[in-house]
Amino acid sequence: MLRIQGRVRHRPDGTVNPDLPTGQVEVLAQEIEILNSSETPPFQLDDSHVGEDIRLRYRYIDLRRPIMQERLQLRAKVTRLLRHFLDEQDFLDIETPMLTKATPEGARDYLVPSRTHHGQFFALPQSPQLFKQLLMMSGMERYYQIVRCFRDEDLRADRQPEFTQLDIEMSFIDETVIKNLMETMMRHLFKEVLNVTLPNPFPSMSYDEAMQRYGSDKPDLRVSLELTEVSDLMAEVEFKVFAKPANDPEGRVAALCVPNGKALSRKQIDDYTSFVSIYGAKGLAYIKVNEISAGRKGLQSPILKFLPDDVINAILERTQADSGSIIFFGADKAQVVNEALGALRLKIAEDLNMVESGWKPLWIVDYPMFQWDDKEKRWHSLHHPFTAPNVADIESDPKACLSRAYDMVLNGNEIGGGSIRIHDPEMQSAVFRVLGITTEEAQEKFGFLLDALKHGCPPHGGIAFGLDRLVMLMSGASSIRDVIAFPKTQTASCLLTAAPSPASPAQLRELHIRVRSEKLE
RNA sequence: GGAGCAGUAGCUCAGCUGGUUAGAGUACAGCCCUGUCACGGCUGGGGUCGCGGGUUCGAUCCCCGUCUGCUCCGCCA
Repeated sequence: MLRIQGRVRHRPDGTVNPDLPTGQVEVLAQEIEILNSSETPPFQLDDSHVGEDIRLRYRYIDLRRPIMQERLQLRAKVTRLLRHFLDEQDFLDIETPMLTKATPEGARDYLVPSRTHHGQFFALPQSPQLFKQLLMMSGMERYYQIVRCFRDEDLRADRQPEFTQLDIEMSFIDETVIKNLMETMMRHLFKEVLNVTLPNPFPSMSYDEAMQRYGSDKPDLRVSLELTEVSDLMAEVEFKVFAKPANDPEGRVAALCVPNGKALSRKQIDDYTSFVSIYGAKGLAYIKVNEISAGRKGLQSPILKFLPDDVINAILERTQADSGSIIFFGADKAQVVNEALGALRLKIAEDLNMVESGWKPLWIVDYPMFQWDDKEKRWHSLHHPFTAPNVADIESDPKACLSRAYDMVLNGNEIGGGSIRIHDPEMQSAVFRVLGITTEEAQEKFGFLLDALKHGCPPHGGIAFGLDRLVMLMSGASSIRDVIAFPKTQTASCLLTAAPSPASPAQLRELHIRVRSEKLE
């Protein structure tokens, strides 16, 4: 590291280099000071193919690279604009505790042992959800916070154990008010940061429609491929693989027609078959359309012999297949079909270069309030247990009940999720009952919320955005690790600091903790 | 908890059907050149082939286990 004092001057004739940003000038040094020397760096800064483990081990050097500087600058610009926007709209930035109470529902908590309370633990917040609701009860009508959240679950390219959320809550509002405001905020953000004009308004789609058409509750609208419902056509066919799920109320038979997909090789189709098996699909039937006008003779498929002419014609018509198309089929429980074909849709679009460029935001609404967990034999909240239902009676038919939740989806990523909350203590108790949380348990875990609701709670609702994901998308990074200064690896360790690490016996004694050896587990 | 890919020089990688001296580029060090800017030329040092075990006359290569990184499923209300 050098400090050079001198005179900037034009380069002499013949030494100008137009390929360099500074190729016109040079510095005539008058004084040079060595501020600090450096060891040979572990990797070269101009090498863009360095392994991520090396980059993370020497993150302070990795962050010197221009691409990383730009990403963190973009992140700062995003948070600055979001804060500015919300400040202008009279939102109040309020901090909530990091040391708080464990929650029974939801993700695994990070626990922090209490020194002053023998055998008791704090939890790090999975989100400030309940605190922001309490703030609404306190009359803080508009709240926001850019806040760290913690979830002790396994990591992904877009999931870190600690991540940052833009958390927002408002009183005396309904879905329309907050969704409109959040759209305005996002349009402003994209205009200012990327000079991108997002649609006005954002399209909105029901959860049900999204699952039907895209097999996903976060559809990527840059891909025009859609699933086609064919359950009704398959109810009578002899092919049991199709007929059984077609007649199962929980089942589904759907088709995915890929124009120009006929060129796919046997090997590629086999690869797709094993790809969908990841999601539980037992196979991947297909029909290649060689010549649409030739009827059955123009088709090529192992399952053709099981399907009568009228069914085949109906499939071709409904999927709008043409010569050169390939039609894939999923037949199983609806959940398996949706996940398998939904993922296949994106995979094929990527492989065949069918992803449009640009930005496609949308809202997903009308979520089911509850989902039946067959393993645990109980209802789960699809969103969270503080989400308001859109009906007064949720207990007679939980399955049919929709919630007042809304998710913002951008290019196939869930970037924000929120809802109108429950502000009536009786309704909150009813939700706990459906979820199988006893009165005693509800009182123990959420008593403070139920008590607060009794003291006059305004109708309220809010939303939380995944800031890391948003910045990842805006910067074109493929992992949120690339927009976080010091991220963790997939096993949730920090290669830079070598955290986590064992605690000293003295620390453990102070916390009343004894570590069991792994053999005893 | 599960599936897949990867692990060889500081870094990025190659290494054939298992064969005796494990290579390249780059980086690094020394020397030469001195209007160069991805400089150039010469020379040189640098390896626990992730780790442990097995098969074999012989293992970087095959097998088993294990650790680490990445992608994904489960999980993430």
